Amino acid sequence: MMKEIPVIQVNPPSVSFKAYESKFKALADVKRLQIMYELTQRGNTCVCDLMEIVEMPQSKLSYHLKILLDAGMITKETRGTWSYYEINQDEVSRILSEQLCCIFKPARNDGTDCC
Amino acid sequence: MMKEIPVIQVNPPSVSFKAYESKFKALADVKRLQIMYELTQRGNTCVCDLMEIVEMPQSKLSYHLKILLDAGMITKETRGTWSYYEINQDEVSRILSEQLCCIFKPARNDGTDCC
DNA sequence: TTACTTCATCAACTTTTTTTGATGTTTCAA
DNA sequence: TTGAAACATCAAAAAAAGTTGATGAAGTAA
Repeated sequence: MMKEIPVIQVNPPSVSFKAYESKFKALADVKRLQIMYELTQRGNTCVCDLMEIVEMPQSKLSYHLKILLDAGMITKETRGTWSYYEINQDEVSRILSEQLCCIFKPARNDGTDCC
Repeated sequence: MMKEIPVIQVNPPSVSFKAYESKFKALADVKRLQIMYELTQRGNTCVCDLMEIVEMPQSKLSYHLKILLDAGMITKETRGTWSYYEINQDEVSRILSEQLCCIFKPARNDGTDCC
């Protein structure tokens, strides 16, 4: 059997995949996807509320929030002793398909789903 | 300081995040992103050629190809003793943004980039 | 048949990620 | 002040993922 030898000469990728690796790593965990989903549904949420919602011990939740924060998938705002986290809609849209974005997109006021 | 207590009652997500976890895991590695990129540029490519392109020992490459295959990001076709792998464009489009899809989209015939 | 090529898989090992409970920091209220 | 609440961070342990070299299966060609 003969083998077709490829003759194409490709250029190195113009983007660094390293940056995407950390973003996909952040998304590569059901717990973190759930956190993102809940933040989307509830909007600005503090850690203590999130703890009850996702049923996670505080230090564990903090660990996962940091990973999402460092990857730029969520944002953080401190008010007093409380930390409020929120979805970074822009970043999510930059990475994920419309269809998937939809899962991490705030519900409409009229209660209908966005897709 | 008073704390705002959330009163929203959310429904459980209608999608299982488990399936997305494995897809994002597959994408969460520079080596695998490079493999996907090369497969996009070259189209159908056999393992022995890919080995040279990505400069990886055979067993290591096989390991990473399997992860991408299991996640549905690429497809496989066996001809004789050769295995040819290809990007699964549909799945990539289903997951990634237009902008990112672009990186994993075959170049146009006229040589211009797609974005 | 025999020898060779391609590629998948395996087991042992290394590295990275995640979990856990404890401790530290900051803020606020009594 | 003192005490308590919210949260980040740490170090040790556990779990998961990746690497390596060897072996095995399946096809091909002599």
